Amino acid sequence: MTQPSVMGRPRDSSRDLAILDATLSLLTEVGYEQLSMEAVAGRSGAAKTTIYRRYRDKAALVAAAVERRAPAKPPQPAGESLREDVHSLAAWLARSISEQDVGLLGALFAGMRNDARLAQAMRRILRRDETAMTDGLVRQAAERLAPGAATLFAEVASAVIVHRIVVVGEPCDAAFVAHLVDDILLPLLRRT
Amino acid sequence: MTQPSVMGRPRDSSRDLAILDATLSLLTEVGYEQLSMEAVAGRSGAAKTTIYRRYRDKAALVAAAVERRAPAKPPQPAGESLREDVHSLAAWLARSISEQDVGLLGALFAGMRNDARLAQAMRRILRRDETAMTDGLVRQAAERLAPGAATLFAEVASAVIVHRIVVVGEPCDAAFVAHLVDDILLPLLRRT
Amino acid sequence: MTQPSVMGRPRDSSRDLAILDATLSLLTEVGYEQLSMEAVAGRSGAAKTTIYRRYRDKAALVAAAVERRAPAKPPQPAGESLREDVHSLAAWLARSISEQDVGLLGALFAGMRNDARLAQAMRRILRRDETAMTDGLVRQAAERLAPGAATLFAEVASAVIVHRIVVVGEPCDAAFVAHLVDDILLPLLRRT
Amino acid sequence: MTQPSVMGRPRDSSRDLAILDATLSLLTEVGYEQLSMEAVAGRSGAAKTTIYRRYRDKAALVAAAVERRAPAKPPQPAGESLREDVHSLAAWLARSISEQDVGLLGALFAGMRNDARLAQAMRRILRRDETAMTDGLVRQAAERLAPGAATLFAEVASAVIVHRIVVVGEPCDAAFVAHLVDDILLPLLRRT
DNA sequence: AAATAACCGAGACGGTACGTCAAGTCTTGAG
DNA sequence: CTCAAGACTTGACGTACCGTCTCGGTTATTT
Repeated sequence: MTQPSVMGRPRDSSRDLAILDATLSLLTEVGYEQLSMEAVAGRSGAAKTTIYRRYRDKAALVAAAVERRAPAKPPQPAGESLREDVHSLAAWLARSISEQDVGLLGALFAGMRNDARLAQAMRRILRRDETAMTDGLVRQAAERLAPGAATLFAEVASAVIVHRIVVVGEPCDAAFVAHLVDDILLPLLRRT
Repeated sequence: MTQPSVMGRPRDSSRDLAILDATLSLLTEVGYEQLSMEAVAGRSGAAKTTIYRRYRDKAALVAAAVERRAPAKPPQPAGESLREDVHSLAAWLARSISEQDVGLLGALFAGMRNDARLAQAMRRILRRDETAMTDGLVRQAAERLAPGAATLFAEVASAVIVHRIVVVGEPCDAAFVAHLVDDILLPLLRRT
Repeated sequence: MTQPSVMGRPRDSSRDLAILDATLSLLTEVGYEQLSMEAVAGRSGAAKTTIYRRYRDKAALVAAAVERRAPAKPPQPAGESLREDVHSLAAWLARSISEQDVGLLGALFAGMRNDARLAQAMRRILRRDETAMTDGLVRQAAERLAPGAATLFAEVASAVIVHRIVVVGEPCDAAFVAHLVDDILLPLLRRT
Repeated sequence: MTQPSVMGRPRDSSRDLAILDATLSLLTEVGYEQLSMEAVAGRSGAAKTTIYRRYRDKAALVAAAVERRAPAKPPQPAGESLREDVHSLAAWLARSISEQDVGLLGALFAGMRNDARLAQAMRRILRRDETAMTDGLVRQAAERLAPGAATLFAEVASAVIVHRIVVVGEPCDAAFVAHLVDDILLPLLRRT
């Protein structure tokens, strides 16, 4: 008398890894729209059935693949100066968003209409970094910041970075990060 | 003895309108990914051939449809106070971006990899509003603004608005616009 | 450890029947040129992909459909008289060729250039009847026939019948069969 | 007071030639089915309109193209011997039918269902040679022939030749013509 | 000398069908 | 119950021709 869920052959967890790895690499290579389940099956060596047993459809698969990425802890602020702390955070955030590629953001947009759950999931992922990030900043330099500064940082920094990548279409290089920190973030955070 | 380029039956411009109208309405209704050429043909009453004669593929069609939208002139600043000018501009921008629906933004994201021309076109469109907008602001209140304030406004305002709609997933209501103006834009613009 | 060739879901043989039946009936109704794969798919209830998985193109499909027809055994000669035997064979052949409709013969002609395999298949079919037929005739009345009479019968009889149907464009009625037997076949076969 | 048909610019007869020439050459090259009106227009340098003004559709065009061929008078029988006369006629007929290519016969088959007039026209063409041919034979050797021999010759000879080309799929070489004459035609014609 | 009328090239137009691709479901045989 | 393999329905893709329809412009005849 066992639970029905442990009957039969257990799922092969190596299949999970193979599937998500294949999904992530294909996502980076060809983007969301051009990503085909058949290609994922081919590259991962899994049958389409095996994929669909785990994920309801393409959107769910992509959401899971993105979610699985290493959480990429934000750097702890060294505390030497506010500018340095903000700069290292902004640089980390820019790198982190850039890496997860446009195709991934496309998934968010494309999937929002059809699958509110996917949209929710991807929003959670995109914002997870922000909340994790602001904690450290606040603990380190609470007295030097305006009230609500942490929230503002999360809101403005990622907004401007995403805008830079997607709308402007240029990379977040060192000059841009400096501009972001000196012209936008610090002026906002310092004020009372 | 005429140029060969003016020979043959000229294109029926009413077809252009019908096709682009159908494209825009379908784009709003079902989004970029679910938009099918067959549906555009059906709704516009044009044959698929007629569409493909004009646009190489779906990306090109969507780019053209979006480009055709009325430029939507920004409001001229009344000049009563800096806050009111900035607020009216921000409200107009929020409304303007919200209206052109997520499916349209999705087109930008999803199409960027496959069609650099689409990406370019949509970037141009998203930014056209910005540049048109800042001129009035600068002329009206140049002495009250920090140098480079107009550029900063365009960059930060639309970034935060897009972020709000897409990533946060909540509407740009009056409270949000007020927050945007008072907590972000004015502090940035006012500094010397 | 099984052969890779027996893996996967086997083809549904009921689909084969449905497809070939639909093809044959449409072939009879509208002819080869007007026969569309879409119509075959519709009538057979099979998806177009299912048809294309089995047959490379229209020519191959038609070849298979024609090949599948029941072999239609020729009547055994009763042996009462040479004339009666030849007459019953000729009548059977005329009926057999007439039934398989002009569209089918058109497939042979029209498809020959594009698909040598189709041509081969249809030739085999048109001639299969002939060879099967002559055996009985020879066994029954070998001593009364000229040498090589069986081959001659097959060659001339079907040639004249096909010519009658296609070039002359008139039916192979009783009078024509009598003419064929009395004026052409018997004079040729009887000679020593 | 003139007929309305002579008003306006008269048709350019050089267009007729160009169109029919292009049709015939394409017919030989690619066959009836693969023959496209667009290709005829391209090769002939005529506009599609110009073709459709003259011929209702593809079938009518092909019929006209075939009809235009030089009638190719059959050789007058030299009268030296019946065998030689029959042989020269059969050889000429075989050559004549072979030349007008399979695609042309395909046109007959394919067009019959859709256009009875085309079928009629092509039958007339295929049989024109026969009737023209038998006259000479009869005048030359009437007393040596069975009654109705000329008709029989026309019927059987072209039937066996067409059958050879289309169904058997082998060329009408010298050996075949000899076989046709000695084993089939002469035995039939000589008998009373 | 105009006006008229049919012609011609070019090519856009609404269609129909093509053959291909991918999505998501279903069916086998083996583990 | 899982897995790999692969057949299945569905639906859209982008292409090729079909036969029709403007266009601008060219001959001829008719007024």
